[in-house]
Formats: sequence, structure tokens, C-alpha cells
Amino acid sequence: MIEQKIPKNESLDAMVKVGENSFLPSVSVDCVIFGFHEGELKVLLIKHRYRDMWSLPGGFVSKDEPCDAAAYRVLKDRTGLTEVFLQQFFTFGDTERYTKEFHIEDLLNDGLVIHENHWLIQRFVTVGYYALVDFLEVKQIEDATSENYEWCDLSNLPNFILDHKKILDKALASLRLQLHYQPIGYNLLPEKFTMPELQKLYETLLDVKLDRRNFQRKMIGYDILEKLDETKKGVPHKSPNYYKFNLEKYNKALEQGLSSGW
Amino acid sequence: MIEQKIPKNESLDAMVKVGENSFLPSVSVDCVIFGFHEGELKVLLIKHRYRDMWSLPGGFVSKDEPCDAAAYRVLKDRTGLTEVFLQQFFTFGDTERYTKEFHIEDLLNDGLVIHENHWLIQRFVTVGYYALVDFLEVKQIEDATSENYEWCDLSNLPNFILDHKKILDKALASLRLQLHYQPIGYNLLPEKFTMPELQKLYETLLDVKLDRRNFQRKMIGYDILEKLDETKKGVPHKSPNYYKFNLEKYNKALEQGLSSGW
DNA sequence: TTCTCATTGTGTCATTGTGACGCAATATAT
DNA sequence: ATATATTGCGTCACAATGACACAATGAGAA
Repeated sequence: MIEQKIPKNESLDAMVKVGENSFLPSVSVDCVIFGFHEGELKVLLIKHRYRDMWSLPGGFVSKDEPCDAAAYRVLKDRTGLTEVFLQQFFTFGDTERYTKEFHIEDLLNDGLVIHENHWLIQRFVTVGYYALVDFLEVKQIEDATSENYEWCDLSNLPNFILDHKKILDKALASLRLQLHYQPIGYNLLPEKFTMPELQKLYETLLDVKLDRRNFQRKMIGYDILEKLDETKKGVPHKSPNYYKFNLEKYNKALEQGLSSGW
Repeated sequence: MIEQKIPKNESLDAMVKVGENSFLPSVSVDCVIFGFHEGELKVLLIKHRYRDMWSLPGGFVSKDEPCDAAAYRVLKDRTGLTEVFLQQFFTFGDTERYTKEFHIEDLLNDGLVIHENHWLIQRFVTVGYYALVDFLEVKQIEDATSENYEWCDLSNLPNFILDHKKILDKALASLRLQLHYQPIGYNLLPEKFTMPELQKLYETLLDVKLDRRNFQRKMIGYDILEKLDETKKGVPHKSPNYYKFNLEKYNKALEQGLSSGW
């Protein structure tokens, strides 16, 4: 089935060979990892090894591994982070999302000649997850395949392979929707944070400008914050107060939602 | 690979044999088909052929078929309806959702002995869709496998196979969430409908009691309805006014959402 | 030290949205 | 004609929201 030619890359080669036995066929996961820091929102992308194209970090699902676990694994491999906000948002199952020739060409460049029925180049249905991380906490790990990671600005995105642009767009749309009925910020902000910092997070994610005072009123109204007897020192102008999340109330809000509604 | 024994059922037998070639491995779709009529909300379930258990109508995805199309196919096969509200809501990819022994036993009862590596009894990741239909418009088609369909009341659910109860619960939760920022009712109500009818739909889906007058005010505020110069005759008491959806505005609201929010 | 000034904390006010409810109009059954 | 249940429309109080005023704060400049 598989003819092998001087592979440039051992781990890729290994995956191609043993993948059929260890991975669930036709199913993959892709992670849209949003990074936030100091008012900047970015996405972690991977440069294609030959083409001037970028992809979302993704992977296959082991036969005995839940999809969620596969997404966590990808996230941990790429960012080193374990405790993050990771959420499934959509599954992409169109037939056009994939072109066989695309992969065959790349694998040829890798020095691998594979049969056209090889599992790796069949059609895949991919489950999309998005994550929110503080991108300064991310250790840039050069992994075995020496792929190039980069935090890309959302306002200046490169070319994507396959339907990865569509996946990214959908992730952002889902995230913004979630923002209206779920709390956000834990695992993204430091333990202690100020109201302007929290506001900046919302403004960045939603790409809007919010009124300082109304924002504060609304946030406090959610009853998930605890005001600390401490202000942020060493900043110009008035020292803003520190807050922290009340984890109990925060998690309760995650389950039950924030909105009023019927 | 496949040993065959006097199959009781030809179409099942055919699927088992050709399935491996025609279907995408590891991926299935399951549909939660909600039926609404005269204030009753029900789900279309399928009686297991041997066990006292019920399942959601589902199916496999052909190799050249988008997942959405597979879900539509299942829906059409089961209900005969084509133009319905069908929406992907979640993908279930846990490992525990499936037990191999369960299926082997059933297939033995079908007169089929299959290898334990057979595609049909491997682990599947299933993409969940929910649909809303007027269940009086559904033609009860006795399909080739003579499965027993039944509209089951949500308040009196039977036992389910595998994780189908979990899928149903998640579908209902997602549907209720959608209700807060998307219009609903087209394809579910007749062309012309009255305000109490629309209200009853919401009340049934959300399982709450709403105030008649406030509901009307809110609905009209969404600006997706057109009041007709016609009242519903032949009903006791005052004739309610007919309304219809303004499709243009309705579809616009489907895309952009109804809620205000930031 | 004192002053400047950007920024924060708190509050006001008008507008809008929401929940609860009153009452007249209407259509059917008697 | 009358009773009755339901609809259409409106009112009222209160909560939520958007826009904005003003005092308090604290670092840096004078």
C-alpha cells in the first residue's frame, strides 16, 4: 500500500505509516486558538511547509480518545497550556472542504509516495474547537515537525489552506455569540485584574467600543466579580481597583447563562 | 470478513455488505426531529427491533455526501418533508458513547455474523441535528426495514439506546437557546397564523407560560410579522387576527439575530 | 511643594424594555 | 338578547440601558 522514499521527516513518516491503525478514520479536530494580551487579539496559525499558506492547528483523533481530548492534546502540544477555555463550536462536514490532489502533492514533496486510497488523503470531517489563552503564557515549542507557528493579527490574516478561513470566521462568530450569555475572562486575565482590563477584553473580542461606566455597572450586575481592597500601583493617573472572579458564581453562570430572557 | 446467515432483512443485509465502500467510516448523523401541533411538542423516535429501547433517527454519511445532506436525507426518509428548519447543534465524540457488544448481539439476532473489525461496529462520532416540523404534515412511511416510528411526548420519554437521551437533551437545550436570538415558526406554522398560535409554539418549546399581551408586543417589536386584514373564523369567542411572516425580514433576522446586545 | 491632567469611581437623567394587569370589543353558544 | 371566553389595545411601575457630569486619585511637570 505504502511506498516509502527517503522521508525528510521521521515523525511525519511514522504517522503516515501507523496512522491507519491508531487514528479514527475520517475524523479530525481543528483548534482556533485566540490569544489575548494587552488589548491585542491574535490567532495561532501554522505555516505550511511548502506553500505560502497557513492552517489552524489540528490533529487526528486516536481510536480510544474522545474528540474533546484530542482537541486538548492539540492545544497542549501547541501552547503548553492545559487549563484553558476550550469549546466545541461547529463541525465541518462538506465534501468540497477537501481536495485530494493538494495533499498528494505535499506528501510527494515530503518524499512520501502514498496510494490514493491511503487513509491520510481521504475526506475528513473536522470538529472545530476554539480556545482563549493569554498568549504571553504560551511557550513557543518547536515541535518535532519543526512547523512554524505564528500569532497572526485578526485584521491582517494570511492565506489559508482548505476551508480554514471559514472555520476561523465561524469560530469568531460563535465566540461573540457566547459572550452575550456566558462569562468570559477566567484563564485569560491574571488572577487579579482591573475593570479597564476586563473591558478591553470585551472590546477586543467584540471589536466595539464600550462605555466605561455602563460596562462596569453591567459587569457588577452579573454578580461574578469580587472587588478587592487593593489598587493597581505604578500606573499613571488614578489607580484602578483590582477585581477577581468568584469562581463559584463564575462556574454557575457558565452553566446557567447570564441572560435574563423568558 | 463477513459471514452471512439467512438475513431476515434484505436492506439491512445490503447495507452491511456495501456500507464499507459507500459510507464514510466513523461518522454518522443523528436527527432530533421535534414535532409541533396544537400545542403539543413531540419527538420522532424509532423503536429498537429487539430491545425495549428507542433511538433517534440517524444514518451514515456517504463518501461523496456532505454531512448536512445526510441529515436532510434522514429527515426526508423518515418524514417525507424537505423544506424544514434543520440545524446542526453539537457533535458527540466521546468514546463511551458506544458499546461494541451491543451491536454485535443485535446483528446476531438479525442473522448476521460479522467480524469484530467490521466497519459497522466500530466507534462512531455522530453529528447531531435538530429539526422542527409540523407533525401532522408528516407522512408515516413504513420504510424498508419496517422500523416502528412513534411521536413520543417529551414529558414521558422511553428508554434510549447508547447516548441518545443525552443527544436529545442537548438538542432541546440548544433549541431553547436559539429561540432567544433567532426567529422561529416558519415551516412550523401554516402560512397564515394567529398570535395565540405563535405564542403557543413558544410556550411549548420553552415549557413556560407567557403573558399574552407582552408576548404580542415583543413579537411585533421584532418586525418580522405582517398583520393581515383577515381574522380566523369558526372559532369560539373573538376571532383572532391572522399574521404571516415577512420572509425577507425573517431571513434577515435569521442571519443577524434578534437580540440587541452590544 | 503645587499644579496639571489623564484616568478612575460614582452618580444622574432620559429613554427604552419588561412584567403585571385593566377593560372594552368580539364572536360563539344558549 | 345574554352569558362567556377570548382577543386587541392600553396603562403603570420598575428594571435595564445609553449618554453624560463631576469629584477623586496619583504620577509627572513646574
